[in-house]
Amino acid sequence: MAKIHEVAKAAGVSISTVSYALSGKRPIAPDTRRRIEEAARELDYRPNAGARMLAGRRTQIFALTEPFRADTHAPAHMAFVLATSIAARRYEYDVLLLTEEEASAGMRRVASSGLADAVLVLDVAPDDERVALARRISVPTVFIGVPDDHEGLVCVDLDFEAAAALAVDGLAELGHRSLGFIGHPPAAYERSNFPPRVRRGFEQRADSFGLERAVVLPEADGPRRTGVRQAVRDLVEGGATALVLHCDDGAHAVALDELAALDRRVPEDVSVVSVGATFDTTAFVPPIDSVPLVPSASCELAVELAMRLVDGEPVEAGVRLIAPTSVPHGSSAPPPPAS
Amino acid sequence: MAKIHEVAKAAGVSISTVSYALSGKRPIAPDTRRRIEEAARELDYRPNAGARMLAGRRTQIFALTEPFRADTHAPAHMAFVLATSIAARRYEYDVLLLTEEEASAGMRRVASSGLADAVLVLDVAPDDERVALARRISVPTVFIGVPDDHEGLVCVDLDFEAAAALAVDGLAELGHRSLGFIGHPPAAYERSNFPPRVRRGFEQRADSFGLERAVVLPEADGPRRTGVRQAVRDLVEGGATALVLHCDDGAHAVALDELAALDRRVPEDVSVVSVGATFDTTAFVPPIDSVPLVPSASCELAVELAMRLVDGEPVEAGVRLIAPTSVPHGSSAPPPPAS
DNA sequence: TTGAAAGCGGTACCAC
DNA sequence: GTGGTACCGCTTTCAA
Repeated sequence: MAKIHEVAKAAGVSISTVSYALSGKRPIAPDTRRRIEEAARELDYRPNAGARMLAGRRTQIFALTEPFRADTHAPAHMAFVLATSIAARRYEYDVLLLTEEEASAGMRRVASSGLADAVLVLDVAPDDERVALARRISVPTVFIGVPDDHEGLVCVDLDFEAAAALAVDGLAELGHRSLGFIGHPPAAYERSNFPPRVRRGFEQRADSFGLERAVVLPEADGPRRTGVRQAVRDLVEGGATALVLHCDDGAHAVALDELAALDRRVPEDVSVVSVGATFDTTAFVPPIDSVPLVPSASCELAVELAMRLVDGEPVEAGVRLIAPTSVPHGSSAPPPPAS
Repeated sequence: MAKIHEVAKAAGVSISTVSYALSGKRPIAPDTRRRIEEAARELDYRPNAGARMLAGRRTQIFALTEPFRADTHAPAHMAFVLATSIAARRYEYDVLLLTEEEASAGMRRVASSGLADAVLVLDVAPDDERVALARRISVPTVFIGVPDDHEGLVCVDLDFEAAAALAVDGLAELGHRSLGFIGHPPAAYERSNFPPRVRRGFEQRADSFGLERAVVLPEADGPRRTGVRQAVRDLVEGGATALVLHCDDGAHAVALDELAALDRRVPEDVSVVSVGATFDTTAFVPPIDSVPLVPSASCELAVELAMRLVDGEPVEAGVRLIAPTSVPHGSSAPPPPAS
């Protein structure tokens, strides 16, 4: 833990010159700069975090609130935490993790102690209590997800409605006239902000094409996933020639398994498209077409906005929706000729 | 972001009195203390984090290094991150998350900038590069997991060998003479530190009882888990009357499914015991006996040790193994009479 | 029981 | 292009 004055002495310059040379905030003679950098490297010098926060009015820390509730889908959430952390490092920022009840209380604490320069909000609920908090604290806050009441907030998210619509577009173009939708368990539609948006996108686009459609939201009924199996049977027997999936990877696997059990080939008999998946849909047999949710896309934008806010640049409040992309893998095809 | 001097003025005392009253580091007249606390509450005062770090030589932050590799099992890792964060909050500590390559570079950075008072290491590999780092940096470090070379380190972990042995004990007592073991994919035995320990505990205890035993480490072969299914068939047809599982929850579900498909009842025909699970084994049908891995147990101990190190109290290096507990749920019974 | 003031280790303004 | 130094807001010694 070398200190700046040791570096200064080693380089034969003043403290302020070291500070400026290392921060690049004012021009330094090439030779001087070289000596300073060398000394700093030799001593493994890094500015003391506390001192920097105090003097520089910058903590270089983002607080990330992610409730990590017991019932949350771990892999997806972890992907967002990871993506945020990577994006933050690009700006030399570290991430302080606020979990559980601390996701809220911690936000308040971090704000009034000046521990973080900005707050990033993950796993946003429709009626998220962090919305009110964000409005009260003086620390810039960016939501990754869109709460119902987002007046005056800065929000970033995949355009889930467009994503579902995109999936419907592809299937309609292939000639499908009857679509099935398998969603998350019903509870997810209260707890999270995006499942309703996917469902809405599916329904509205299907309606606009005049397609038949059916939606099933199977309960999370234990590892056997009988709900999902039943959903597949019902939809297929109900005449659906294509399935749009917005559910976890386990449900995907089970759905495909059930299709196989019903002796329906993908995509010859039934087309399958996944919407909003954070996992790799090519791992399935067969690989599944996807309109994915890409954590890095949302998180990078969120971090960029946070940085702008920290830098005092003007950022207008509002929802930034990221345009979805369709990634085909061969799991959709024209419907079989009507029998 | 009220400052201490505003609180002092509001309470009609000096700055130092406020500091002492709030930290409790010296006796304060009850009346004075009351006025100070009230003023602090009214102003929503919290000491500035940077100033506190600088003056107090304490950051109140633990760095948590967790590589979060793409191939890691998210739910289990998330459980540890969460448990650590909760344990840390008990001591008024926050958690700074270091992921990916940053798990190593970040450790160095955090150490030499004095951003954290201690480092907690998760997802420990047998030949973890963070071991060497831990020895070089001056910041106290605690491993949650046991690397091969742990000379001089402070490590905390479940006693995985004892956990597996405990499972074997129970089955042996019931009269089982032939046990099957289904483990993680082979790669996990290189990457993580504990799978080999579970396997060793199983084998050694089985041998000490003179039991027949067979170990299968099914590949992670996609969502269909044919490897797991095959493993179950092989073991059961090979004569095993009980299965010890040390694998993810999906593999548990598949194994039970396969037993059902083979028409073997649990526990009448085959007993099943899970070792080292972080998930809820009562969610299966039937509920499965478990010798669980409890994240909070490891993390709380690790945090306690970290606090002792931070406080300068003597902590002797070495591995602390947490004794396993067996939680029966009715999935083991005496083997069926030999046919 | 309380207060004054010297740091903690940087940043950035003001001079030169 | 470089150096001196006044803060940043708190903790803690020293004095009273």
